[in-house]
Amino acid sequence: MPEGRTGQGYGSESLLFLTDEQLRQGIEAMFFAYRGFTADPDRILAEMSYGRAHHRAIHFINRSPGTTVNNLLSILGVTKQSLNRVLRTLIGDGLVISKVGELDKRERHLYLTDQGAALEATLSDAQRARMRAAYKDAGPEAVQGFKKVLEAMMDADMRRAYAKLRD
Amino acid sequence: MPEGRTGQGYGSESLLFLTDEQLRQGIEAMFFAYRGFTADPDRILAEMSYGRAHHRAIHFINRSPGTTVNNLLSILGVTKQSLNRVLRTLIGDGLVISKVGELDKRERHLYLTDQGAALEATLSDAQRARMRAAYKDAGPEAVQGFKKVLEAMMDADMRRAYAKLRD
DNA sequence: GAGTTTATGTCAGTGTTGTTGACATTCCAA
DNA sequence: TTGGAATGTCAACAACACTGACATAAACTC
Repeated sequence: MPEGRTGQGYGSESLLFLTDEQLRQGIEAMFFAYRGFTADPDRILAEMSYGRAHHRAIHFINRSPGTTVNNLLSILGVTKQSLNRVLRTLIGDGLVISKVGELDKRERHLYLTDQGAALEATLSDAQRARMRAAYKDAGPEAVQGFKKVLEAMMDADMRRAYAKLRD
Repeated sequence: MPEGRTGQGYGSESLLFLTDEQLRQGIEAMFFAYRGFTADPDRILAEMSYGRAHHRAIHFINRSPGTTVNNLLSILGVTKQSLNRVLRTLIGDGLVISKVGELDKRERHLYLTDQGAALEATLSDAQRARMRAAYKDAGPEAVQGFKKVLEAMMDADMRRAYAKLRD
């Protein structure tokens, strides 16, 4: 069983010795912060009986218009059946359209409709506002550290997906 | 509708102007990182047909032995019915014990059994290992920024709960 | 002491979101 | 051209959140 140092007196300037206490604080910060991170979109979505899964689909379709279902699948990390249920309601409600691929007719390319783009804007405005406030509160020098740790926390395949989206 | 700057050329050293692109990167980093954050415990829990809800309960009972149900409720931010379902299985499986309060007999004080503590150790060892690796990767100077932004992202009540746990 | 509030637990029902299994369609390669 | 791989859809089920209603016991108030 791995054990960190339990003593005191080590600040973040210590490279090698991270106390269990420091690590635990990071873990709990992550837990509470994620709740805040999703709180605003959750509120908006609840009013229209959508959930987080709808938000995620809308977000990444907006990021990569024309993406295929399979593509979206690998980004979201869920089963195709789970994604399909969400897409079905979004398509049914006229927020997303699905076009059969021209080269490969098995593929479906996904796009937001105007209505879908409007919801996306509402959701991401709320989430950006919170992120902007957090960045301001924490100070601009904190932003790089924040992103660095998060990126280091991802599994390799997520890091790839994350990096790909930055292009 | 709030709109960030869409131009380029502003690094994190710019205090006031955060581009939508910077904010979006933070949002997506948060999304992918949280998956990594929970991946290891999720794997362990799945083998014993427990879920994240069990992990959270075990974690915070370990942090504050003897905490009451109500206390736990406000930290976890779920309904009592939802928490009760989880606690019932944990108590039934002998991982948690519930003691009637001495001062106030309405209250139930929660403790981990040896078996519960063993599972908690397994789960938090895995999660700490990932956090330690992420901190090392990102560099020690990143840790403060990471925690600062996360804390700033919390709602006020979560920030209180988080701060309280640090005592 | 009667009535109210607090803390906890339970039952029933519902919704979102994940899962697996089965299946249809399309493409491609042997 | 036939069989397998890729892609997507439908159905059923499980986990875990929610609301609402109700029960019990203890504590508090007047």
